[in-house]
Amino acid sequence: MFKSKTPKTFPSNNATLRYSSATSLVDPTTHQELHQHTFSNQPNDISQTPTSQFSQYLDPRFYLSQLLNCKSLYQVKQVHAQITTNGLIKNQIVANKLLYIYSLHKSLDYAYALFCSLSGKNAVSWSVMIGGYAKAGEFINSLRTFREYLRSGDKPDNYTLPFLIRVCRDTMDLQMGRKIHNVVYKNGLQSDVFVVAALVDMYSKCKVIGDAKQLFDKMPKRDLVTWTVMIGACTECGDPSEALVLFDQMREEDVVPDKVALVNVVNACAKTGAMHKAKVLHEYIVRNKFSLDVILGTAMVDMYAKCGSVDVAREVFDGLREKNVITWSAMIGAYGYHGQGHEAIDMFPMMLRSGILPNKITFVSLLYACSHSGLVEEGKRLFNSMQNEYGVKPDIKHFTCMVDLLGRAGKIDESLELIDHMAVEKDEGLWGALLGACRIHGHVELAEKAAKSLIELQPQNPGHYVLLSNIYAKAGKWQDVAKIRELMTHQKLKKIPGWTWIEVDNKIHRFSVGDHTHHQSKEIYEKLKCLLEELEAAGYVPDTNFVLHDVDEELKLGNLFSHSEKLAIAFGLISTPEHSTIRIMKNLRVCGDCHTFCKFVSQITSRVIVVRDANRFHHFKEGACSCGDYW
DNA sequence: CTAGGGTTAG
Repeated sequence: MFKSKTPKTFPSNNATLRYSSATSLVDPTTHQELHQHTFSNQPNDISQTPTSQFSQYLDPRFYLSQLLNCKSLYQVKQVHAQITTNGLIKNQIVANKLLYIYSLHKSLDYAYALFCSLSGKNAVSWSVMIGGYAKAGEFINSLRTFREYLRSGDKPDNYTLPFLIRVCRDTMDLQMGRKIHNVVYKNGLQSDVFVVAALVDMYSKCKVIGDAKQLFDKMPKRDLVTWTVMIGACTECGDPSEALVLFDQMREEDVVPDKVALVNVVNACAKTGAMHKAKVLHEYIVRNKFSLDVILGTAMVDMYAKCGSVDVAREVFDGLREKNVITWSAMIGAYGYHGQGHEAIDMFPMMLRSGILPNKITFVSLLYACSHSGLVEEGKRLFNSMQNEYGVKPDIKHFTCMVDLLGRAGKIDESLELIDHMAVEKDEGLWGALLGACRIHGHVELAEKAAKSLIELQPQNPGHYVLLSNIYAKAGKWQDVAKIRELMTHQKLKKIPGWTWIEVDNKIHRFSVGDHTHHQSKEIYEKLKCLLEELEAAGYVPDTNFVLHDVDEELKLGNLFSHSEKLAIAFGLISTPEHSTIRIMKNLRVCGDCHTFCKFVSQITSRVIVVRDANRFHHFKEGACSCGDYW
């Protein structure tokens, strides 16, 4: 029999072990009896049997591999039974492995029962238990077990702490996360790559990038995963450009990226919308012979679409060997926000034919595509079929798409009816969609109601006040306008700054309203001035009626001339080759006046202009926009 | 014998 200390060498088969006749030795992978006979019937034969035939049943290594091969809980329990009968449960390595395998099969109850029965628990046993609970989402049990662990007199280590940090991340419990961070310091683990990676990830999910970056910067040596979580954290917290910078720094330190790292970088690139960077990244991936698996491939499809080229996205999509529901949804979504509604809904039957079933996000993408292309009947049909034919229950997002779709088409009554009858909680997105419809079709009273609901839901969001004030302004209710403004100043609500950026010669040029910081500022304003004269000659009228934008700054009439979009386009015109496409990006929604402006520019300059705003893409060509002119 | 990072909407 084994001592509780793990022996370095395994006992030989002439140890005085007896096999019980009750033990059935079944190979869990094949369910085949390994031997027809039971050993206890022939105890005297053991010494005469060749060593190799029996040693495996006494060898812990045999059970370790048996456990790894288990395909079901049933099989695990069978091996467990063998281990118990053979007395190998006293072997800590075997016992811990068993514990671990139970947790892998999400059988935390069995794991815990085994855990309790173990006479000799070591740090690994505790870690496996704490981690098992954490991964299964049983956070309270995980924490409880950790406390018991501390009470048993042991110190938290670089195995247990990442699990706890994971609990904090998954529950978004920043307070607890900070406490554990303190424990990390007390135990001198602030440079452990596992601990730091977990902490950075936790902070980023809680949107406190500063703490994450500080921790990261102080590390003496960072490994690939630490870099990867930091890159992901930047993207998550709204600074994808920084994520791309980190990627370059990482490579400068000779850390070689793997697929997971690249997925994070591709995501960052998608967020920045920088087409040139996207191409360079793609080349890097091809040159280094990374195969495009479903995840990386999907990320790539998404990246090209969000960087402005739905066609290249489709090429990548077509080239993927494996596509899952996420890949298809990404492609459908891409067509949707590029205003190609028909292409989007055409993908749906193709997806079904390839044997992929839609999920709720697929339907969000489909309905979204319909609403942005005015495909009312198609949208209705899809909405009705999602529950009936595919068993996907509509949630608030789907209702919002429908309200948007119906509202844009002028069917406000139908929208309202849908809202009245929906059985899910209403959120700001829904009121926003209704408001959008009111804005297009001039329903002042309803718009007022929707805006008030918005403010009620999110009193801290300045955008809602601006909207309401604009509604009043349009209706000539100037006293109400003043009241809202006063309310805003009183509550010291911060305005959301709007900006537009454009990539020229691999460099990002950023503009805000009335911006004079660009080194070619003078030329830009001159160009804009000439342009406006030409545009006005062609019939463009600066649209002071469409003052319903999200940004307070840009409301001021005097600033209409120098909206960030216009500055970026003027710069694009003077700094890019004739006839080339101008791509600009805006962090908020492009306003109605700039929308009209773009149409005219595309007409008189024969340029294609692609605008990515917070919501979607607008492709301006020969005086028209792909968005169906929903302004 | 245990540990961290990956795809669609928002």
